[in-house]
Amino acid sequence: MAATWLLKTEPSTYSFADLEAAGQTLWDGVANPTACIHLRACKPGDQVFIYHTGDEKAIVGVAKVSAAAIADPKQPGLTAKGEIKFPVVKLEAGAAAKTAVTLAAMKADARFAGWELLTQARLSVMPVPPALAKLIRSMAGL
DNA sequence: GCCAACGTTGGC
DNA sequence: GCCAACGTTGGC
Repeated sequence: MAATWLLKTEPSTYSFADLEAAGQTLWDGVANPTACIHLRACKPGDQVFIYHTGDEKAIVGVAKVSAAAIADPKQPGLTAKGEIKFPVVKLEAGAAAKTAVTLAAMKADARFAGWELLTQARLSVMPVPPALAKLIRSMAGL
């Protein structure tokens, strides 16, 4: 079964609109070890929510993983355990949310309680539990 | 290998 | 602009 992930991005650096314009992208720049663990687990066909940090603080659209993690060509290398040190995945643009799902809305909804997005500061890649993925899609009008 | 100092992220 | 959270670095 396809998993769902949430990827954070600072829209002034790379926004969902940039992804839509390009059609696809190599999602790079993830260095945080926990985030890298999640990124390595991404499989082709997995769904991805794109979350904008900064002023927006909202899930603004979806994308699909089109290729599993490979090493960042700009900084190749393996960890001591033989894993890709800085994984990057290829994404295909999906639909923009009809209604952005804001951080405030998710914080206000008890069903999101305990999710990493709300509890773990600075984590830029995280899994979305299936129930929340469904809920977010419905809130976003997707 | 500890841990204090420092840097970065990201919400407020 | 501030600061809490948390990762990283470097001296020992």
